[in-house]
Amino acid sequence: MIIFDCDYVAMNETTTVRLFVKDGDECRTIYDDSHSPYIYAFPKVDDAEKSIMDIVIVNKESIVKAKEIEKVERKYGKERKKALKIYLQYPFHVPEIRDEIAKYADIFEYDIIYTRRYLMDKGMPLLSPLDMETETRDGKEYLLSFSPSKGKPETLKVMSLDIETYCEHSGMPDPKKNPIIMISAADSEGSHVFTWQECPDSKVLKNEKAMIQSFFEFLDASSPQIIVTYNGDNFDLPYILKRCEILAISHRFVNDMKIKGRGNTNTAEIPGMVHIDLFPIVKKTVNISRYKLETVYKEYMGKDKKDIEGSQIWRYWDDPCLRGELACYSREDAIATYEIGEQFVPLELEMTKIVDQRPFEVSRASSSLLVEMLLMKRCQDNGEIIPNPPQSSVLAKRYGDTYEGAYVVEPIKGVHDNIFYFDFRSLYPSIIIEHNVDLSTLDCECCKDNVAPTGHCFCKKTKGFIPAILEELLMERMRIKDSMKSASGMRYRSLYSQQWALKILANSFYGYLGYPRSRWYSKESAESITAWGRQYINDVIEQAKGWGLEVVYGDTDSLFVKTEGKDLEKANEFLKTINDTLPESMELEMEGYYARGVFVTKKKYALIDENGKIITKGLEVVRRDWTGIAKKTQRVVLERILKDGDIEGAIKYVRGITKDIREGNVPIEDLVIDTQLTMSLSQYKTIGPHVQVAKALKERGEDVRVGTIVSYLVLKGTGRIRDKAIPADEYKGEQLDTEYYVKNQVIPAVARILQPLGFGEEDLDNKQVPQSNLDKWF
DNA sequence: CATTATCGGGG
DNA sequence: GTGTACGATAATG
Repeated sequence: MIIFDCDYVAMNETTTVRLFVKDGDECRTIYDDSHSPYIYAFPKVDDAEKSIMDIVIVNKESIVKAKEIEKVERKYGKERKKALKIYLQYPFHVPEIRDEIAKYADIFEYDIIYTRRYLMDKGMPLLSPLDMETETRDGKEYLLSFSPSKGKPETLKVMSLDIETYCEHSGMPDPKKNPIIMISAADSEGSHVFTWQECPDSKVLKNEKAMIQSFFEFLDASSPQIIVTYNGDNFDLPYILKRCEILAISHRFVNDMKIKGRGNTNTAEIPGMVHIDLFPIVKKTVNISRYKLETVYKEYMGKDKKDIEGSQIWRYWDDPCLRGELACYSREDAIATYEIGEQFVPLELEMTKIVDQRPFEVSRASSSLLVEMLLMKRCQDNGEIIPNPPQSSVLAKRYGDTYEGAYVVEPIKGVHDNIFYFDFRSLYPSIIIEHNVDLSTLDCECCKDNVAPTGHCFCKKTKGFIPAILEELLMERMRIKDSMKSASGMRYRSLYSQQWALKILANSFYGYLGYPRSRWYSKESAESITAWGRQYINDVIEQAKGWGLEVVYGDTDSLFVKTEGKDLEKANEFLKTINDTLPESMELEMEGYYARGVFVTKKKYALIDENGKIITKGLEVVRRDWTGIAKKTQRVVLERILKDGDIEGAIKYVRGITKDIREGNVPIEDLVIDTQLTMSLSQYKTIGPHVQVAKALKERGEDVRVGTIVSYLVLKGTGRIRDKAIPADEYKGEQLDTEYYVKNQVIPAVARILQPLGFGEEDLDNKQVPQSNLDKWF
């Protein structure tokens, strides 16, 4: 059997952990009340212990919070000190008493989420086969002991989930008013659509309530351990919850669902079921133009699916002839979500096994937090106190810390052909290990032969905490890569995910050292790593020159070089030679070949591969609150540059568009600006154009509320933009503020690409005389 | 200049 | 819930 999740209940003076286990085809809950919350206190005044007793044993209301105070010795840094380990009844007692205790003692481990605390302390492995000994008390199964099992690994059942809602107005649907009209689900067996109006290829129920209940029955029968969604944290799950409240539907899926956070930072959690929202995972893992479900399915998976614009869904539902298409779209959403899950869930589960924390948390954690989960566990295993996170004053200071980054080469601005992209990422882990970079080794008195270009030295006498862990991770990765050579099928895929997870984790240590919220923050270490990195990379650059390769751009973890024609052979030879000269643990990798690229400034570039696929970095492309003409012009400019290598053509195109705007040759819908209201009208301190227009709409009797998308146009006139803005649907052919559209929309959208290349407003605006040396073209 | 507000994903 | 976002950009004041 395996544990795939856990939570806890605090009642009857005991904190009881619930372990959700899968045992063959059966899932059940095993309880454990053998562990209590606690914090550590290092006394700093004489009567500390007595004072603490007063706080925790009997507070003002004579409520007993502490179960026991144990005297222990713990390592903190290089010291070994006496500490009080204060066991408490419930996790929420910790924030209640910690500030009081802090007056008499230095407190530690006071902010560790209880389930994390439990898993670390018990050394409880998640998702690994276990044998468990249990006993039954009060009809519940309680854990006595567990041990690793040689049994077969369990496979978790995954189901995807997606809803469609009815919403006639602009903006997003409101669960208080707009019903769910379809629920789709997909798993390894197939896909299902639930709905409540006559519709082909669907299970048709009599109303919304019956539909949701029918879906829940299906969910119970199918009983997946993992639910995957696309943005389910912020949309589908909270929406289902709200509808169930309104429709008085009771089911464990919604009764126990917890929505945490607010706005677009929600998480939606269901006890005993692992909800994995794929949207944040895809966003942090792959670089694509946008992260809409359709885009991910196309650009990452290489597959097409039907798309219906959100604002049109209600029309498809109202029209019996179109309803089947809507069901098809909904089904495809669920299938796409499931298939994207097939790509990413295995990675998350491997990461779960490495850090031994809940998959729900692991799947939502940044890479820095994953590193921290691992370090906390290892720290504890070493018998050391876990360092506290920075307090807000320290944090503010750290956010202000700047250190010389890792820029290696400023980009050679402009368009370049035949670009090979080399990746240095594995260099940083190697530097950390090689130079023993760690807080515990920083600036010793003895090792003056291991000095970074920053002047900081790192002691080589004993292996540092972080280098030791990193070395283990990299060795494990090598072992797995080795096993992959003789593996195939499922086994190969599993190994692949394992080594991928290890790679992500290993590559995150450098970032973690410079991450302001880090418990093991070390600016000196981080800047020493980049400084050493620059040495190695500069050396590579020098060698590249010797090969006749031009380095177009280099940043923290990447290097772009240009060849004559597509000289793959030369690039590979170069790579091999470099890797022969680098220390064994360091490796330069070739990540890709691009037919053409445009480099604008550091961190801003765009590349096109041989299939015409464009990749951009730092050149944010499309935003809803840009006009259509600005988006379109930017897209065409990028295409002209990358597909045709034609900057002059791109500039001519922009000048043409500015002319079209002035002459009224741009369709009005391309000039409409859509902006969403995020507050009620009275709350605005500064009145932007969309707020002004929203007020006018309200005067007119329109339903204006939070979430409404206001569409407006800017008319000719003087003064602030808001004074010239009118609702788009009131436009009757008046003169538009063409200067606004040229100067505030189109030119800024392309200037972020063209300005750094030396083309200013005067080159891009047809009313002005080109100033650049390209004026001969006009 | 500083401050305030919006974008993303989802329908 | 022993915790919570962020980085970039545009308009107003």
